[in-house]
Amino acid sequence: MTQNSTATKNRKNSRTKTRIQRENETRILTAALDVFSENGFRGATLDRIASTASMSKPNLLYYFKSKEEIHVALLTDLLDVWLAPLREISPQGEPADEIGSYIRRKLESSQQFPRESRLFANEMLAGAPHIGAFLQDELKQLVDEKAAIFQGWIDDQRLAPCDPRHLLFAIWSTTQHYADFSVQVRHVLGLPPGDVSYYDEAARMLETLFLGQLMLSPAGD
Amino acid sequence: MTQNSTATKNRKNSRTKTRIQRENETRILTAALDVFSENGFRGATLDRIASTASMSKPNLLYYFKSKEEIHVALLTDLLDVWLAPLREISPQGEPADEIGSYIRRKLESSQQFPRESRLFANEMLAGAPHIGAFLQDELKQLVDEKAAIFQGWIDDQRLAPCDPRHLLFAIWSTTQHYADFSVQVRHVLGLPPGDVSYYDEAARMLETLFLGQLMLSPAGD
DNA sequence: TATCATTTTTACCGTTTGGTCAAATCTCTT
DNA sequence: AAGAGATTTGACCAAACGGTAAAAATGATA
Repeated sequence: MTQNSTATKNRKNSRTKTRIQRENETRILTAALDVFSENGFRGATLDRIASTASMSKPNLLYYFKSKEEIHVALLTDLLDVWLAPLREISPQGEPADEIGSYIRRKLESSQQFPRESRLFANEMLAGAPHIGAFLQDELKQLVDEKAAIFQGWIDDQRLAPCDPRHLLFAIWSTTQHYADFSVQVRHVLGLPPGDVSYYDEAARMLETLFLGQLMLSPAGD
Repeated sequence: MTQNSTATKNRKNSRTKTRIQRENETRILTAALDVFSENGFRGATLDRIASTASMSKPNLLYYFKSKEEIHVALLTDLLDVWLAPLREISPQGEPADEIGSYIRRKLESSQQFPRESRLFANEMLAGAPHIGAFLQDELKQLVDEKAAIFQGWIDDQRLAPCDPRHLLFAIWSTTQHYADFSVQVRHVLGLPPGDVSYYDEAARMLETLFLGQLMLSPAGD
């Protein structure tokens, strides 16, 4: 047998990936995102993921060793997406600009990645069994950092006195709500299943809420 | 056989319930709430519910015909709890009072019934397969009604111009977040598992957000 | 205490689940 | 076209799943 040019043969655990490998892995992850985000980890089945991916179950397990491995792969990708908008908040800008654009980024993220948002929500509801460490470490650290920025603005009287972490919670919940509870939003607004036209109005609402003033004094301004 | 005093013998489908019957039904529903609210409908199993209720599976199925029947029973109870705070909003009061106390009621409901909140959230994430009709009918109607009240306040310039339905979404999401994402909240705040001491600060935050003014003008007031 | 309805248990059933294995097929390179 | 590695398939497995049937145990009542 002639020596292969690279150290190891082109195995799956090697760095180089086949065209088919890349294609099928993304097909599987896409299908798994659909299934996990709707039913959670325990509610999802490999059969369902396989059939959604138009693939036999053993074939699916050729690319991922277990159900858990698929889930971990999805969560890992997810966390980057989740953190990205938060990272961009800068102490240099005006509070209204920084918070305003953070809200816009989060809302855009909800619109663009609703299944990822629901995957995250499912993980939370289940008690974060797979990403508890991430929440305690990376997320907490980043939140502490950004909360300090908010606190600086509060000290400078450019932001109302409030707990910065809870301000972040409010931003997370309101923006993610449009992805996680989209069924409810659509039903209440009387929109058909695929319709996501409510995002414009949502953006206006959140701008009024976070940047403007919701309550008007009864005596007029 | 002597005629029984009441029309039918004291069967399960009769109106009168045994002591044991009442006890066991509540035991089952309590256990089921724990399991369904963590794992959703598909992720929950009868075995798990039965063992949580310290009861054999066939015994459990003696009281509820199927997994679905338990779920329906829970959802039915839930919807009353969910709607109650909304019903109380009155067109007579001041906007700040009405909205303020609505937020307080919702937040209290989150604190008091976190599992119910998560049950609801799980149902939403799954696409509301069991309560879609409720959302379209009862909820939509009630929201339309309350949105009209808000719109009246906006017309009177007592409330900033905004879409009343989206204002409700914002209230729902921020208040329910503390129940649904309590794991994340606790991890970020560095609190131990059972601790729910963050509700006080949450109430203050939401008051500032919805009733006060978050952004302060740089030039001073 | 005898009686009868209610409650609980034991032993199941068919299906679905996550996962394995070896054989068969395909794809790429030479 | 042939060989080697990559991919796919079908047959299978043990455990968990939702649910059933009938017998055994318990409880209430007369």
